[in-house]
Amino acid sequence: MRASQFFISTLKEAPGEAELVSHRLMLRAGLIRRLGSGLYTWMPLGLRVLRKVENIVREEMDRAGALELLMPAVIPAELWQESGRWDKFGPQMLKIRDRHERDFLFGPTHEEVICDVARKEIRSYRQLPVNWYQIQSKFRDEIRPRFGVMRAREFLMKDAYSFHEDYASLEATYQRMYATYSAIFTRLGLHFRAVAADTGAIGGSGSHEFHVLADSGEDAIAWCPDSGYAANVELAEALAPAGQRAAAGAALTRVPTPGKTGNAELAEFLGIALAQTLKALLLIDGQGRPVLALMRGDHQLNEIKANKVVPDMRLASDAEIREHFGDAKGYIGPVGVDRSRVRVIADRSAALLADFCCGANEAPFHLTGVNFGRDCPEPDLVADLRTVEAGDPSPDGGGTLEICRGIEVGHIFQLRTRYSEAMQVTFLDRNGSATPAEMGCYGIGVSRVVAAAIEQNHDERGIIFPRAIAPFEVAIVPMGLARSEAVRAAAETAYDALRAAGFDVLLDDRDERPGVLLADQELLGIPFRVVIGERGLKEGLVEFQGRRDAEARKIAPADLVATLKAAIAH
RNA sequence: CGGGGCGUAGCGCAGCCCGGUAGCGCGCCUGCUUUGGGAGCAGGAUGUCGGAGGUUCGAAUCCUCUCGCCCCGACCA
Repeated sequence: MRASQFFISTLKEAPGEAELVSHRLMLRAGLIRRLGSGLYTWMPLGLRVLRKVENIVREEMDRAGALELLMPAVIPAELWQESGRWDKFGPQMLKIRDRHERDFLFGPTHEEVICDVARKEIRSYRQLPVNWYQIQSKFRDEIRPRFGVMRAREFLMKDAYSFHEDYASLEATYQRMYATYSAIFTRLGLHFRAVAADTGAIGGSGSHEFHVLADSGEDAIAWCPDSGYAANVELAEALAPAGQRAAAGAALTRVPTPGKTGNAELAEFLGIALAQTLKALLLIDGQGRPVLALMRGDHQLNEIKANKVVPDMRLASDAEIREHFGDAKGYIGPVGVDRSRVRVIADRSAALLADFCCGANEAPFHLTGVNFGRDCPEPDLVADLRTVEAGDPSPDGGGTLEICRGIEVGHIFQLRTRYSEAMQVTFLDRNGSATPAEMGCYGIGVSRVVAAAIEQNHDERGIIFPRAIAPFEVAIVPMGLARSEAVRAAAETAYDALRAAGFDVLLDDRDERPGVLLADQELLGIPFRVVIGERGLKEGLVEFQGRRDAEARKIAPADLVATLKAAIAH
C-alpha cells in the first residue's frame, strides 16, 4: 500500500477525553475516531488491525472444528423473556421498538438465539456435538463506557456456543477451546494468562478467563509461579491459616480511641499488629436483613465471595448502620450484638484470632483482649470472605501467590443445561428419550484485543504492534522521495521486492519532511522500517530497523527480504 | 446511579472571578525558501463561545434550566 493512496491521519496531541495509553495512542495514530460515548468508527488503518485479529481468531476456530454462522444483531424480546433474561440483564440491554410497537433488543450476547437455532435443528444425538460461532458487533449499554474501544458500548466479539449429548463431550470441547484460545493469543503475539474465573451473570459451572497482562488492566489475577495455579482474585480461595486458635490470655479491656476508626490508625495508636485487630462490616442481605461480617484488620472483604454466602448482599448505608448500631459507626464489633437480629459471619482468618481488638459498639471505644466463646458467641458462620494477597499460600498447596493485573480478552464457560432447559433445547438420546443438551460458550473481545495489545506493547513514541496484527508489517520511509530520483527508484524497488516476498508493506510516499515520516511510523507501531536516503545510497546501503531496536542496521538493498525474514524468525 | 470535572476554530488551550463585541499554539489553504527527527518567512480561511431561557444599554463572562463528554466507584468481552 502506498501512503499517498491510503488515509493516514495522525495527531500530535491526543484529545483530552482519552486517559488510558492505548486509547490515546489509538486516537493519535488515527486508528479510531469517536462518534459518541462508547461508540467508535474504525478508520481504515485501525480496521486493518481489527481484521487481522479477526482473521486469526477465525482461522483458529475453524481449525478447532467450529463452524461460523451469523445471527441477527437485533433480537425479538420474546426469546429473552423465555430465558428470563429480559428483566435480569435489564439496563445493560439496548431495547428497540419497531413500527408495530414490538419489543426488540440489540444483542449483548446470543445464547437465546443460538438456542433457538439449536432447538429447531438438533433432533438427535447423532447431530452432536456442534460448535457454532460468529464474529459480530454486540451492544451493551455499559454503566460507564471508558478507555475507548477497551470498554465500548458497541464492540466486536467472537462468540461461540457448543451443544453436547453429555458432560464428557462438553468437557472435551471445553478443553479444545481452552487450547484454541491459547493458540489464538499466542499467534496474536500477546503475553497472556488463562485463569480460573467466576461465572458472573452468564451462569454455569466451569469457567476460565484469558487475560492480556498489563499493569493498567482492570482485573487482578492471583497466580502461583511454582504450581501454575492462576485465578481471578474474585475467585481465588484464601486458605485458612494453619493451626488452632490460641487460648485466651488477655483480659477484656475497654479503651478510649477517639478518632481512631480505621484499623491501621487504631493499630498504630494502640501499638499492636494490624493483624491483631478485627474489622466489622455491616452487610445487608437480599431481604434487607443485617449481617455483620468480621475480617482481620489487614484483610479486604471480597464482595463476590460475600455474595455467595449472603445472597444479593450490599454494604450497609450510614443510615442502616445507625439503625442497627446507633451512633457507633467506626466502632462496631461483635461483642454484645443481639444475635437474634444480626447474623454474624467471619472470615476464616478472623475466626482464628484470639486476644484481638475490635470496636466496642460504643463511640469512641475499642475493646482489647477479646475472645470468641468467652466475650462473644462464636460466629454463626465461618467462610472464605477475603481477597487473597501477594504472599498468601496458593490454594492448590503448591507455593506462594503473586498478584498481577490483566485485561480480560476471552472467557470460556461450561453452561451445562442452564439455557438448554429454559429454552427447551432437547434431543433424542441413544435411548430415545428427550434430553436437554449440555452447552458451552466461548467469547473473545476482538476489538478489545486491539486495545489490549497496544496497552501491553507501546513506548513513549507510540504503538509497537506485534507483527501478526500490525496494520503493515514493514514501512519503507524514503528521505526526500520527491527530490531524488535515486531515492524514488530504490524505494520502488524495495517496495516491489518486499511485496513480491509476500509482506504487507507500506510505502510512505507522502510529501512530508523526514521528521514527520519517521515520527508517524513510530506512532503507528509498524514493526519494521526501511529508511532509504541519498546519504545511504551513496554507499549502496539502506537502513533496516525493528521498532524495538535502538539503532538501525545498514544493509544492501538486495539483502532486504532476507534481512526481514531473519529478523522475523529471530 | 453516587462522587468529581469539562464543554470557546479540526486538535490542545487562554479569556470567565471583575460583563464592553473572541485570542494563543498546532493543524489547514496559497507562495517562496528549506529537506535525515514533527521546518522558516509572508499572506489567508475557520467560531450560532454545547443548547434554551433570563438579568442588562450590552453576556463567552452573571442567574436558571437543559444536553453532551471525561475521570473515580459497583458490571463485563
